[in-house]
Amino acid sequence: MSVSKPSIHDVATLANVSKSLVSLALMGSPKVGEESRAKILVAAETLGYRKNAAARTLAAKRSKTIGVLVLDLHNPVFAEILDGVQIEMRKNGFTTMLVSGGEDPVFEQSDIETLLQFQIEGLILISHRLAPERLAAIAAEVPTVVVTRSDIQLPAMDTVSNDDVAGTGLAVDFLVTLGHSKIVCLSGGENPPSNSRVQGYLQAMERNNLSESARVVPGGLSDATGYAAATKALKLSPTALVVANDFAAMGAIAAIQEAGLRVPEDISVIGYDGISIGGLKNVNLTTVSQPLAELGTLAATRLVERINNPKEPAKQITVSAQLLVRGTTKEPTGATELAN
Amino acid sequence: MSVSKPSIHDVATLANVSKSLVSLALMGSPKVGEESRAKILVAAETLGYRKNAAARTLAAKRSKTIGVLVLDLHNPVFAEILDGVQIEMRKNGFTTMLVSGGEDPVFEQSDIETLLQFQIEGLILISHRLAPERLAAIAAEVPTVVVTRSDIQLPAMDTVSNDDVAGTGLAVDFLVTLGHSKIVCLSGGENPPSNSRVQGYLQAMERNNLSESARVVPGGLSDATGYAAATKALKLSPTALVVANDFAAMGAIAAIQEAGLRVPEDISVIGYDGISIGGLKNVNLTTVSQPLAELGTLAATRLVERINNPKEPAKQITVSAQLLVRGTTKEPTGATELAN
DNA sequence: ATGAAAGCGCTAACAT
DNA sequence: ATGTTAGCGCTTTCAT
Repeated sequence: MSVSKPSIHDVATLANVSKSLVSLALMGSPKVGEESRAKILVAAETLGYRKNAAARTLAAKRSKTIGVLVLDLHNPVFAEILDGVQIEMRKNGFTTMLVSGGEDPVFEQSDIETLLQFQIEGLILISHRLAPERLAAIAAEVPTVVVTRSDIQLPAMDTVSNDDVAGTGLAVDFLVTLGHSKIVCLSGGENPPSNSRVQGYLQAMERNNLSESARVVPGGLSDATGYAAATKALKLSPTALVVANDFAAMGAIAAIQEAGLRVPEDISVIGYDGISIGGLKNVNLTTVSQPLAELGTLAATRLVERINNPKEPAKQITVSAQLLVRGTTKEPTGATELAN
Repeated sequence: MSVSKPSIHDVATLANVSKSLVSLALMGSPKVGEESRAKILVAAETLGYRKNAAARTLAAKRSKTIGVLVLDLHNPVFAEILDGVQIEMRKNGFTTMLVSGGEDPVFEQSDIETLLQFQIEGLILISHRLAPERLAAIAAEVPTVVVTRSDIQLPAMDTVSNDDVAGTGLAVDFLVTLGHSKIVCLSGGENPPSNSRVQGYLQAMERNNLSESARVVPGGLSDATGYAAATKALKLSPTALVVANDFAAMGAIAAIQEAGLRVPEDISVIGYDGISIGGLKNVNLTTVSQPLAELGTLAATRLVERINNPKEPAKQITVSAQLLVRGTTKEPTGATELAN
């Protein structure tokens, strides 16, 4: 009687067969006799046998594991994407190893290093702040797909993201349809997706012949920065606000209400992301909704393809966002003068 | 020239030393000569050598890895706890393997199985829905610490949580101090932490001689359920609401405002958790704040202790929550009649 | 300070 | 259908 955990060898002994047969049986190979299979399964069960993943990885020279790096787990956007990834990976028989860098960007690099040491077969980056050359180096080592950022495109790296330019365009077009023209954009700060959203706003204003009245107020991606930006934006007497993301939009709404105005009667507000978490159902925010779980599923599917066929060239996958019209948008009620 | 990744053997050859010396050098052993160490480091660097974690785990018979199971990554409470865990584990030289069960409770069990296959040396459960007998079985296999739930206590399992009873008491006491007596509790549904919070409410009402006017309205942990519960609670004409968590409190505030009442002028609201995420800074919610990251740090520290000393008996660690007085509480303004 | 050798638990040819 | 053998890349005695 051994103190340590039972190995495949113990199972073989108890079942009176060879190690390799046990291995085959446990992998579900069809070339194992019914009788032996039964014996082996019983033996494994009675011993409380459990596969040793480290040994399997070493012997099989593949880990059946992929790594995921999430920049910020606090952001529900990323959590939802992750859901999609996990579900799809499970379907494909892969284990997902998740690490979240957190505060310090230095960890981001060392976390990837750790994943690589674990012999991951593929890597999914859900929002990152890696330099292009680092990305290139990583993608050269392991099939990599980046979710949420399409600004850096490398020949060996797949990309899955929503079309921020088109998405923001949807918001502007809708507001114009409602009759708005004093539409102000609250930016999300200096990061690639936010830049694209501003870009989408500007393009949409232009194609609606509203270039003249286009105004971008610098903001951020939290409700606090949204609040601050909206406060400034109010001086421009807008009838509608197109905001960088849902959190900032919530902040903007708070600022508007605090100024004694109503949403949407006095000012319409549109967010971006379509997060579904506590604090939003009652705000009932009109937003440009990204198919978040789908982004995750697509990334996972794509990664599995790349793992199974490494030669295949990388793809840039774009999914379209959808305007979710809810309670924070309405026709403008004339009145307000353009102070500018 | 080999196509596959360089192994310790390749490094040894290039550095003109033995495999074992390379191993020692890479582990930072002091009994490696300066000269050799330098040669080895250079060789490793030029080859782009990276340790194979699977091989290390197998040979060393320990993985230097711990597993974390998080029930719901969408909940910022858990994300914050996780931060604490990761930071502390990194300090101790452990890799953290994170899995999040997600929707289906069946996965919860299989995810733990996966972690165990990876030879984790310890397990942290951040909110789970495992039956006591399953927990016992797991704790028997690997040092385990449960965060956030103290209802199930097992001799072999550590527990780290905040004192929900005392925390809710803080909220009630504060309201009483302000002069409130019509204090209604919105419960968080049927789960251990929520039950404790209701318990804390009832006890505090009793010690303040308010048992008579104690009222618990069944609710939930999302803003939608908080909204619904608050709507019902308004019929009791309360001057203050003690709510199960921050999300539900936000929903409650929305319901109050929609009913034409103001927070805190007409009704005070206190949440629980102290989440710091987008949508809260403007609500400026008075809340009972748990030291979330600290819960994670404590859990990690405790787990490392248990790993290093498996014989040590399990502990039940409780940290106290803190009342964070912000903008949603105020003295009652007389007026409102108790309809009940 | 360094090397030789054994072996961790498994998979994967290759027999039979 | 089943057994034999040879490693996977590393750590770890044990010599030297």
